[in-house]
Amino acid sequence: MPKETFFNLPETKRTIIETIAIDEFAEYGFDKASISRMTEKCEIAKGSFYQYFEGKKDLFLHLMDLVVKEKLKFLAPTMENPAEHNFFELLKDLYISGLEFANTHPKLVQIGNQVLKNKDHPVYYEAIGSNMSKSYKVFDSLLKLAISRGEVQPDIDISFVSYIISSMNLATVEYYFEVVKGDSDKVVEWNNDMLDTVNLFINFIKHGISVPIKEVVNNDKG
Amino acid sequence: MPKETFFNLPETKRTIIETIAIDEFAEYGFDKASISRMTEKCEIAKGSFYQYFEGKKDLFLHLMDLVVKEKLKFLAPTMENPAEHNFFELLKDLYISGLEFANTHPKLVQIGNQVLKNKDHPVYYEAIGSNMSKSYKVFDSLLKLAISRGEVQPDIDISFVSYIISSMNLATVEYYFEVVKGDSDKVVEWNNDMLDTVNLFINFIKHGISVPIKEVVNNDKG
DNA sequence: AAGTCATATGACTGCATAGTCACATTATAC
DNA sequence: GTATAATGTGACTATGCAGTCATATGACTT
Repeated sequence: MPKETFFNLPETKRTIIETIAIDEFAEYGFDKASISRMTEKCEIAKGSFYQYFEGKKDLFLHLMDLVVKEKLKFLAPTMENPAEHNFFELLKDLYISGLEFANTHPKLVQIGNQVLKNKDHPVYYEAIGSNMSKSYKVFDSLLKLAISRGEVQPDIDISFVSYIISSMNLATVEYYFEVVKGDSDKVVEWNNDMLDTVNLFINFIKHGISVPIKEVVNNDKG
Repeated sequence: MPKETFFNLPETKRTIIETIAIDEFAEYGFDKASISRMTEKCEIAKGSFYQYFEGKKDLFLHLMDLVVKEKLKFLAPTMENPAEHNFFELLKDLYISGLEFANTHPKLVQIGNQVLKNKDHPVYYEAIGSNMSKSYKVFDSLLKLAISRGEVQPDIDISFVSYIISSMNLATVEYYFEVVKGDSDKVVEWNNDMLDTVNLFINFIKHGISVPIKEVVNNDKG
């Protein structure tokens, strides 16, 4: 946790520090990010930094808090009453909000993924433990509900599907930015390409890719 | 590329260096891995290292070569005549060999994934460019074949499915080690849990999770 | 044995960083 | 206006690293 001094700062100064820190971590990654370079960019003294934070990790975890808070803003409307909608509609909304979040805050996503993807890194468990984690548990109950409604096959392995669905959320974002959009830096508005991407994933999750074996079809004209 | 001097080394010494380097990268990651520490562990002089390699990146890319070579050994039997088998059987074999590889060479997989997962890292493109890359292109033609055989739905987005199938290969390995096996360090023989894991993924890819909408079924007793 | 080439060595230079601390500056209280 | 607390400062220390180079050692040749 940042020290009290940091939270006593005028909001503008705090925001400058956070913004520059986000840039630094996005550009260099956690390991190569440098406190010295950051304080120079911020035009604050090295010593001041240590008045605000315990060290690099402390700062980074604070940024992760921001990521989660911001992400929740995007997620909130979707998750307000999850039981009211069809499971796949809910999933679609979820992926859409993930994509919208990534589109408006690409750097936050970038530093978030640094952690999310690097289970071997020492910071991983601290970041996950204090923040994210167990997002897959939400899916557990949603899946059970969906099964009882006849929307999802009853014989699936629920924890496996929860896992898949979580990881597909990231995959959607990645696929859009790397394949569809092409990872250029220009920011674009929400568009149909994004919706198409989400639909690709949802359809895949729904139906897979094999040709269904038809049940005994009795077509009188046959 | 390592210098000639390195390849002139007696094989035992070369292997020691490679093994210790793999340990170093697996433990600390690329950024934090230290040449000084490695040379100490190897009991070779710092100067000697620079007789063998241009620097850290050179060494790392050499290790990536080893990863790819070793992985190909596991893949080769499966890919010998890919057109002879049903698409999903081939895919299953592919995932199985991926899992077998990860099981016998966990550290190689670890350092391989460091790169594969970090598209932002400066080393990424060099490692990909010289080595892996375009594995998804193999799937393109296989998928077309599978469609023509009526094994796969004809209206899929081929490049999308190639992408998914590639990323599911990694996901299978991750799921097995993190969820099924529990990521303990003990090495185990090939077992049924691994096969079950692969089957979970293959079934998911085949059928998705939604309850199929039945075609007009005319069951006389209905 | 002398000469030549390949390899080994580790002290040394130079650089970037983390983190500290005695002191300066500003805000707040009385 | 003076005292006290909070915050700002940047030179300084200590650490660790990459990469070099003059020199030593060994191996092979004639």
